[in-house]
Amino acid sequence: MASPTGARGNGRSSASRLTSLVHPPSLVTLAADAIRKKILAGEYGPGERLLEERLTEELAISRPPLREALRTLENEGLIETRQRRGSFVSTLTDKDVYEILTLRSTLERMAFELGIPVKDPALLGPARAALLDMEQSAREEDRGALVQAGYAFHYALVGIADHQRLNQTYASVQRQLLLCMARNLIAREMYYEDLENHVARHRYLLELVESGDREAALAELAVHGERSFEKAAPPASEETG
Amino acid sequence: MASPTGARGNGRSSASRLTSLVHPPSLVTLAADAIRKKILAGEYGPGERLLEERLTEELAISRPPLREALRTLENEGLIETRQRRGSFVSTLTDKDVYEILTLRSTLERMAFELGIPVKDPALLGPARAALLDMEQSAREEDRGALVQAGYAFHYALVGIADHQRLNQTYASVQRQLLLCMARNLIAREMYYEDLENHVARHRYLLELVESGDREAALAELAVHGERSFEKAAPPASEETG
DNA sequence: CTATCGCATCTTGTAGACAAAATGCAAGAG
DNA sequence: CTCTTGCATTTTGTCTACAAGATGCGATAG
Repeated sequence: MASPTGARGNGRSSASRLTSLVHPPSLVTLAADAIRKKILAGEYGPGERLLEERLTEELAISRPPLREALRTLENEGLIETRQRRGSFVSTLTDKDVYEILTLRSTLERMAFELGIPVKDPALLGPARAALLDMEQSAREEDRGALVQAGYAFHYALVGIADHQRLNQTYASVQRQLLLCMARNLIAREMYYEDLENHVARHRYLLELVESGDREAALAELAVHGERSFEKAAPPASEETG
Repeated sequence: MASPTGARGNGRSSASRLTSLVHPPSLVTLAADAIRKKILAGEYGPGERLLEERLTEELAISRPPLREALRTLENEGLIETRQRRGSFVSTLTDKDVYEILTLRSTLERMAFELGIPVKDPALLGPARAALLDMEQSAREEDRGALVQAGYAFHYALVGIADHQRLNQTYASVQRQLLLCMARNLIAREMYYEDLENHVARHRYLLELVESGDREAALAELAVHGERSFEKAAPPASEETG
């Protein structure tokens, strides 16, 4: 710490969006990003206990910033913290998956209802960029990258509403959806679908959005997410832990 | 601080919902509740800087739990934290109000779409109880209590969907709406509306929900919240800070 | 008189240490 | 042999202290 070599600033690799343009990201942000990544990568299994001491030595930070990071992840729904018991990676039940999928669908519809017709053409930029990523991933037959680009595409689509809280809520839901996928809790038929067809559906959706036909876009969105839904268990009034 | 007079266990007065049945609430929870209450009560004004040291002496706790509480409030949208600058009470722009109201509307519609017809009659209990509270408040002409009961009623209505994430998100939005009200950012005509009429509208809405007629309930919900909306500025593509 | 630079103060970010509570195991009684 | 009870260990909750960065004021030069 005494060395002025800036050992603090090691983690400028995947720093958060805009925070790090001038500021070195705080250890809290760094820790939250790192733990979130590990959870979504499946490195920490469902229900696994997250020992603070272990995490501190893994991340080479001390407990206060770690605890703040855990508090953030708790609010994101990725971990659950029980009094005097510690933090655990969230275990998702069928009902949780149902909740995540229904909430996602509602938020996407909301974005379309508020954002179509698109007021500022610049709002479409991210979606177009994400679609390009999808097309390239499809050409390279990189299914992992395709899935990732698909998520970015959906997030960008929600962005057309120019609605910060919607964006934030949607991002949170999407993270939990990634948690589902890490657990193989969702039928990932997209993985085995024809890649070109997959991209084509997204391209068509974007074209409808661009056309300004709100109802048509909403209709396509409904069938767009349908396959994910039919695999998800309906409420069933049970909480299969 | 050196005095062992048990200054630790003072705040067992208004502990959180279920946490405190056996567990003494953590200082983090206590601090978050206390600060949230003060913010919503208007004690801390918009944009006001929240000095950690000052808060620690006000709440008689030390900085680590306070910082965790602030992190929670940040995720709730009640405060904003800037790197190395500290925490500030959120300043709501017209666009923020628009976002809060539209999101609230969407979430309520979602609750109706998923929750009507009501599957388990017990889910209606809280709404009925809240309506009774509203009726009593109206009889006593206690407008403050009526408003509060109205919020509880809406929250209970959302509860019919039996959707944890929806409940949680809605609660967060509702808190921000309370922040709007504390700032007089929303036309509170409900305050000056005929009390009986106000309660009657809510009673009618609940009756429609109970009847199982989803479309009718949704239609009534649309006009129910309409008055709040017409006062809220449309996006206007400006961010009046 | 005004603008700019430098310093002092304040505030946040982080670290390490102590106390309290929960868990698991072991020992003893039934 | 099984259940209960007590203790030791582990882990969380909290506190105090130190370091780094930001803000505001004052002094100085133009």
